[in-house]
Amino acid sequence: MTRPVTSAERALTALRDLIMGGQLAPGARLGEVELADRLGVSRTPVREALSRLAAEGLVQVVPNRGARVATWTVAELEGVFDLRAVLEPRLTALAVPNVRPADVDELDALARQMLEVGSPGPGQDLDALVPLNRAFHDRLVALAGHPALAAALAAAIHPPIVRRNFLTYDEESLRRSLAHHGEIVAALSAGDPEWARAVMTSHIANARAVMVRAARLQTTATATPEEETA
Amino acid sequence: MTRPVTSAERALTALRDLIMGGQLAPGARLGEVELADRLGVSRTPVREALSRLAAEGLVQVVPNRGARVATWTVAELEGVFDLRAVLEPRLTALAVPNVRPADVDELDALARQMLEVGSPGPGQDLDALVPLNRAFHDRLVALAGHPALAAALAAAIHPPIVRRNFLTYDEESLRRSLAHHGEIVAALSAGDPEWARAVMTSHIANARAVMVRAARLQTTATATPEEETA
DNA sequence: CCTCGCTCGATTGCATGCAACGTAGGGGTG
DNA sequence: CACCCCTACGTTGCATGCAATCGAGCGAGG
Repeated sequence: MTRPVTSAERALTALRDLIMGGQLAPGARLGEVELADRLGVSRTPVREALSRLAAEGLVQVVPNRGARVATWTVAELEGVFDLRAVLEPRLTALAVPNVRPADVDELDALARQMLEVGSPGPGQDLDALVPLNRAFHDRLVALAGHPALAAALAAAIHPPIVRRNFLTYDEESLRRSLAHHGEIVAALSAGDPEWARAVMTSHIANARAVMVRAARLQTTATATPEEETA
Repeated sequence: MTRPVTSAERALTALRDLIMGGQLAPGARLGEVELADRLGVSRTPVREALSRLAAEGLVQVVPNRGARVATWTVAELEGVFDLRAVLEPRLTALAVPNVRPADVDELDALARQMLEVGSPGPGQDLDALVPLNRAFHDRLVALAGHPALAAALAAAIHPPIVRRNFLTYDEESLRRSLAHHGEIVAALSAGDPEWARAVMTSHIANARAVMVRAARLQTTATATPEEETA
């Protein structure tokens, strides 16, 4: 979207990417000076970024005790997907009347790209899926033209970090997920809100099953969320 | 809840109250030095507060051009109530199994107080309704035990500013609204999630009608959102 | 040996100073 | 007369310094 011009915004997006990308594990300490050095700015923009990330729910800040990457329980994760299961299908249905042919083409291109880099084989690149998936869903959010719903979704989704999604998908679930994207495009193209809603419902349910299973495994595997920074 | 201890938090809540209370009209300019003087702190905590309020959607910040109180259109306001109509009934139903007798008593007390200060007559004090109403709904949110839903709701509700709610209620709608609170308590006490959900749905629909009408009148009355600060 | 209190180091919170950007007004030119 | 540029002011963005707070480690007392 808009290129970050201020240092604070760069720090914000950089930190967000670092967290969403897994370089900063949940529970990891976020020292201001360390981050400032790492990002090549002073503490002020770092503080601002941390503040805003705290508002988004990605980090937890305790006064005089610093910031840590937010953690979440399996129950919270399930709650997030419950919510997505309510909001995203609605949003998708809302998008239908606003979709123009150019939008269909764009979404179709994204879906095809995801199919390309996501399909098993030599060209598989799961890391490339993350931005594509995000672009796809963001596009849908924009097409829905419903700022309040967008804000609610953003607030709900951020915490759980969607990143490990594609790294934890088993082959069958991933294939389903990729197929859903294409089917959503088809429903939009056909102008059928109920179809679109139904596919998105399936899409979220599928993702929910994968994520919850992965979270269960993770929490049982790593007893204590240690101070991993790298 | 937790008393704000840092200057930034005080500035945050002070600014939020100023905006929600109507002292800072939508579109009003928010100069850092002016606010700093007004709140008796330096610009740094003010900047932090503005940043977080921007993340909440209460103010809009444009780099190098300062912050203004966020404005919203009637369509956005309607969107917010659409969303509340989906989320709050669910939330209320979720709260039902978690409600303990003490909670019922507490909510009942709030509902009765609101009835007291809200009923027409010599003791009517509409300004007192705002914190009571907020306490009531916050209590419900807490009882639902669904952090993601709470976050989504908070993100969605903040922008439209609930304040003028009670100042714009006509007598009949206000009576209905106050009655709803009591009925919600009854539904919770009876342990009937469907009842609770239904009442909350009505509650939001009623509020929606009032707010949208008020917003229509307001926007047609004030052509341009002038630089009102007081 | 365990517990409590204290001091020191490290980190955060805030204020202030300086540089950069944006805006408004006036003068000059086409 | 209209338009453009250019200068000056006000404001924001960021860096840095200093005071306050927190936590760890150590020593004394029970």
